[in-house]
Amino acid sequence: MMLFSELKDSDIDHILKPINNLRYAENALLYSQGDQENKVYSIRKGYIKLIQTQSNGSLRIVRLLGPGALFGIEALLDKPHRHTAISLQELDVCRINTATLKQLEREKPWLNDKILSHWEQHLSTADRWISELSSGSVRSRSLKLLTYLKEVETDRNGIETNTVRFFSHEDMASILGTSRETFSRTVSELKDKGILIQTNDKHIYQFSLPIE
Amino acid sequence: MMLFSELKDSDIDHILKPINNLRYAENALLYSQGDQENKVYSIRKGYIKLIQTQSNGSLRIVRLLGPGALFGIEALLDKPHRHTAISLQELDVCRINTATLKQLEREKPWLNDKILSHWEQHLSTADRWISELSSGSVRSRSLKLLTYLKEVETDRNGIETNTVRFFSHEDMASILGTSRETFSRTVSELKDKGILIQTNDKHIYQFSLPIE
DNA sequence: CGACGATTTGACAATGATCAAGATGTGTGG
DNA sequence: CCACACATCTTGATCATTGTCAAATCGTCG
Repeated sequence: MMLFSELKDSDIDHILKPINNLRYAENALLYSQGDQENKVYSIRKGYIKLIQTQSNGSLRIVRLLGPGALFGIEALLDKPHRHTAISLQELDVCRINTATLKQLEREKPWLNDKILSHWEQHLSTADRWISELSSGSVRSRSLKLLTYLKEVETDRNGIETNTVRFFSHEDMASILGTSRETFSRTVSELKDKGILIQTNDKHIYQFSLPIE
Repeated sequence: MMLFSELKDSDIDHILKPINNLRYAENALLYSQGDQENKVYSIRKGYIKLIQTQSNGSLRIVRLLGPGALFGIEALLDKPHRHTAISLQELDVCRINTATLKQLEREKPWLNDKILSHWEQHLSTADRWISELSSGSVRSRSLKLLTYLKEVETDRNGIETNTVRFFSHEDMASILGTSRETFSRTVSELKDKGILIQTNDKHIYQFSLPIE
């Protein structure tokens, strides 16, 4: 899915270069909800969260994105960003002006389909967020989240792992739309029942699922 | 947003015609999650719901779509349908084979952008579903849902109305991810407080919001 | 009218939020 | 390398919200 991996340098050389490779520290702000910057981002390394803020001030993480993901794509339709984007780790992204990307699209029509499938990827994830991570008890949602993170971990290193890397409880809770405390209790319960086993690296858990 | 409204008959005449205008009764099944039919739909009249079923059997309505909406678009990427689509009222849709639509896109490139903005529309609604309709107490979510339906009502007839048409409580509850009973109680509470007033048509409520 | 489905209400149990306190981890500077 | 300060996570206690089961009411349609 990496967007530009199939482009040769020669494909890009002639373009006036508003393509930047950027590195952000953990917890850096890439853009804020409402910003209109006409740039889209592609992740090379690291993870980010997309947060949506309501008028009353409450926050919710609506997406978690890792290597290969394309985000900020609403800019392609000249819309302001619908989310606030924040890095979860040291992050390398490639940032490109929408004008440039559109020019590239005209020259390489296959890029078009590629972007479309990123869009569909977002939509499919969003639907999953609704039906799996926002429906039912915190317990079942937590399990869904863990399997989701396991998948992420799995296709991150190609192999079927059986481990989950936790983000902060604060973030995990905000993904599920619950409180830190309730999430913590749920994890404790799963540990007690032997479904989760903490490894040396405190942020990594091992899974002994029969899932669900 | 109506997809084909700008096409003349002459634009379409030369095409082998796998475009159908279909009418469905209330509560009709258009397609089921998992079906692969390579067709997309555009709504002329009426509303539908998109439902996602989890492996454990639980259901959640993830989208509500009305006149002008384009749905089933995952078919454009040759994917099976991610949802089950069911009409909420008597429904008129236009159904078109993806092959045909792709051909039209090649001939009329502006169609491309139009489809893209439908995609973005879905994504934006999905994000709202997560942050507004799936976060917080049932009370606040219910209010968000009512304002959402008011908006729908409003741009349905162009005028700023102050009324909401209810779907069945079962459906409203499934939009919010709560139980019929809890939703019913919430509505009762809003009626008691004078925020909602039932009209002669029992399905239509009047709103005396300070929304917030 | 009568029957069926939808909605409302009640009672109770289960789940989750919140506030507070303690424990554990992490990073920094000495 | 240790010690302290700060952040994060855990746990407890309590209260509010929500789910569930059951019964009653309302509405609609034949």
